[in-house]
Amino acid sequence: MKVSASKENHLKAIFHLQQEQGIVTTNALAAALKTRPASVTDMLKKLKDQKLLIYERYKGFKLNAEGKKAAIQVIRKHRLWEFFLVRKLQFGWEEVHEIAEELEHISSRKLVDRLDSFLGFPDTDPHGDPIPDGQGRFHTQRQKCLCELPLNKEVQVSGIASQTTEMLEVLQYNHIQLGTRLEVRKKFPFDDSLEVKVRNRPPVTISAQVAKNVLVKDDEPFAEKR
Amino acid sequence: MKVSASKENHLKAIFHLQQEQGIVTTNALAAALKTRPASVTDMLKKLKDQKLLIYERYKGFKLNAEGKKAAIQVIRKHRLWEFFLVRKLQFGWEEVHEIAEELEHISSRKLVDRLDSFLGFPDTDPHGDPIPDGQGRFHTQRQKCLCELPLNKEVQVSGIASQTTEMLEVLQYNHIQLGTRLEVRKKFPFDDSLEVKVRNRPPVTISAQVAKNVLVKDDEPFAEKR
DNA sequence: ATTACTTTTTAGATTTGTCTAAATTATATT
DNA sequence: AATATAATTTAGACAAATCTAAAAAGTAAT
Ligand SMILES: [Mn+2]
Ligand SMILES: [Mn+2]
Ligand SMILES: [Mn+2]
Ligand SMILES: [Mn+2]
Repeated sequence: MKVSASKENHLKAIFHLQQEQGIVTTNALAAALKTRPASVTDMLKKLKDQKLLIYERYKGFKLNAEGKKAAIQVIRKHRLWEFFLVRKLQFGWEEVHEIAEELEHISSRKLVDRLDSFLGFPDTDPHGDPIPDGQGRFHTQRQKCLCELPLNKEVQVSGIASQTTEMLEVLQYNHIQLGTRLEVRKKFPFDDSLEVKVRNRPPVTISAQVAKNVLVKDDEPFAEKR
Repeated sequence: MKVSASKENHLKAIFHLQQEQGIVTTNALAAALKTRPASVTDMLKKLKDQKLLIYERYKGFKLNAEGKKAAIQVIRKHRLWEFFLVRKLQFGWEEVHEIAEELEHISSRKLVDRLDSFLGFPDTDPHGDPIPDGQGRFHTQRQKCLCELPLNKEVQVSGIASQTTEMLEVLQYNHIQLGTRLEVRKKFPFDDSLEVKVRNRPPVTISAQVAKNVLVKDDEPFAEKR
């Protein structure tokens, strides 16, 4: 049974939504996919027929084991392509999502596995999200946001939660990017802004809003594997 | 105006057909695309509406300048991806066509150009076909088939016209592959078979049928550009 | 010029994925 | 419990791409 691009998009979105809530609702999915609730209902019937999810009308739905497996494969493809685009083709991390949204639907399994190998089996995509391996396993995200970090502990930036051009601008200005090593020196309770010391640079101050979107990890997220 | 994957496939097939005949027929296109004549007629109307081809009913058709440009971009994508698959992901040249048939429909122009650059601006795909550059220019095929080659001139294999598994088997057996340097030592007029000397190997004999499908060039078709 | 054959087009259906508007079911409020 | 509101589903429509079967146009042969 074939899974079309649209079905793959649905599976992926359902998977992400059910990470947070256990059960997914029609409206939430429609919003996530920028489609209409009626369209979602239509698709749900098809996915149910293909035995990829558990669904009873008016009662919400969630992926079954089979559906989860399929969703993870799409996510794997998406993130591997993003990694490829940034690492090999010199794209910026803010411009790869859209392209990967197309590339993730190329069907050859062999292609994905070869790509994975070519890239050196990376485990984190350019946004800091984990890349599932060939069996669908991936390390659970142990990223924290900058705002919930203890003082004076050096960490490495491993992801950016929301990457708008404006956000990027601030980070660029403060010399913060993926892989940057830094530590939090001070917290200002008044506005929750932080003094951040980037290694080899003078300290800078960033707002709570920005801090909330900077994700960090203890160990290297982006080790070169050439 | 968007050009769907199916439209791109049609454009590409028309382009190839009109290389040989100036004008293309409905049946020929249907055969090339493994679709039905009625479906071709349907698509022709759409392509005409999008001003990509010249078409009068019952009178055949051909691409206009606009259509040719679009077709060449698809061919460019197809061949660049094939090159990528063989060179970077270690695929065999006989298995890349199908995958490239999907990859060629990824729309980002920037992606194609970056890929081109990443690959070192190759000008020949793994089957010996020329890869159009960013402006749609490509060297006209100056490949010859082995059978029309002068004696004792060393050349390099630059393409295989028809690559079936059976054909591959013969070539593999005789240590002939893309890039192999060889020369024709003798021609047997009786059956037009050839004695071929592959560099650093004892001479072998190949049939006229095989020779007809081995394309060669004088200069390096596959120079490493790292 | 008729007739016979081939090629191409039209007419009408089908599948997939989407939509709007209306109906239904669930949930919340009095 | 009755009613209002929100969420979800159904009904019916549409666009894209394909198909089969039948009609129309072109070509060739007597
Ligand atoms: Mn997608
Ligand atoms: Mn990502
Ligand atoms: Mn294709
Ligand atoms: Mn090729």
